[in-house]
Amino acid sequence: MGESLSPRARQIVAAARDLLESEGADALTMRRLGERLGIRAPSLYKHLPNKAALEVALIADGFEEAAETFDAATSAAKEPLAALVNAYRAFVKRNPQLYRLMTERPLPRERLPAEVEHRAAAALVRAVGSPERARAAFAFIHGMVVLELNGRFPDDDGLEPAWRAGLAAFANPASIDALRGRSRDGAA
Amino acid sequence: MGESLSPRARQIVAAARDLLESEGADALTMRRLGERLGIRAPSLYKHLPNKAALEVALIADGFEEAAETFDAATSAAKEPLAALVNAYRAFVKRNPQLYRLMTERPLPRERLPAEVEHRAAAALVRAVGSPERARAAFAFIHGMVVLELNGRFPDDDGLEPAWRAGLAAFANPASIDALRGRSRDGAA
DNA sequence: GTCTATAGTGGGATAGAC
DNA sequence: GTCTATCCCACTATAGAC
Repeated sequence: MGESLSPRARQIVAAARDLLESEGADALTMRRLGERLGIRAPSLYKHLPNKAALEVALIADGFEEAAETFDAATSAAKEPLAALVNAYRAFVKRNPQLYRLMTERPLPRERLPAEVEHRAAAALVRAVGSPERARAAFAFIHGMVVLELNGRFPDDDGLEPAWRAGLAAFANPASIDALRGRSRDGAA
Repeated sequence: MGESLSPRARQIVAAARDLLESEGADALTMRRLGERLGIRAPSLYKHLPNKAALEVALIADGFEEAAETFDAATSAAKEPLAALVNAYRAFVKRNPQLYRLMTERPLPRERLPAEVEHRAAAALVRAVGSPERARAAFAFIHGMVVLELNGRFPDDDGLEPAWRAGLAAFANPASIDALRGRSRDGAA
């Protein structure tokens, strides 16, 4: 993945990420990217074959970072789902435009490093216990962050209660008991 | 809303919707739209001030239709939440690109008919009983449909179980309200 | 590795004739 | 209400010199 890029290409991808986050997806053009780097747009093509490759690199980096932070947040957590949600929200808050890029279109899976998507999802499956519950929980989490990102919850006051409601709904029984301060032993 | 548009403008918006759904957002250009109607692009500006107005009209129509179908589906339903989810999924399946247009960016609320957004959301609030539960359920539903739309659930086999898991989670007040009002590090 | 020059495409929008 | 002609913009990408 990113390791297959030259050092100069890595610099370009880093600049692209800055540009993306600071000015949005529409501003991510080869001209503007060249500007940021103090070179002309055509020079970029000596380091990256085309713009699609640049976007793939951004997406791949995003998944790798997400997977790492999710793993780190949940590995030793007493409440893995809550910890994951915190890490997830933090990632989106740090990288809102990148998150959009990662999720708004079908993934170019064949051009991404193998397993990068699966690794990012693994922490969630671990946290909720089963793939179908993970899918449902993922939908809730993704829905919450994109709706917030898109200003679909005008009154931010209602946000935290909604997160609590969803967390409680998707926590497995043992987790609910843990949150209540009960023993897990009796959980089915 | 749409009623403030001339009949010809209404025809244009209808053609735009066809174009949007059949070829995607990138194909929705004034030139291509003119093609569909058998006229030149500049002629469109006699009926609509600019492209943004066209998109606003599309979004407004989408919300009106959604509100109507959601109302119709839930008004006499024994299981309002399940009925709403069915209607919601059907709307997205019929209008995937329009749904994207309606949800992927911050809403130009000041340019939409008043209450149109609220009306579309009202059925869900009725179905789940409280605004915060509605928000959480909305996030789940929206997350599910966009992730499906974006091919994020590669194996479609897992889709229906995920819907069932989510529905069950949000239909069970006990699980949702378990932590209601309680501050959690995982949520707050 | 960067440059200039440029091709090629496509977009939104306006002016003014008919 | 539609046309032609046109402007101005921006983009990706290539060729070839340095």
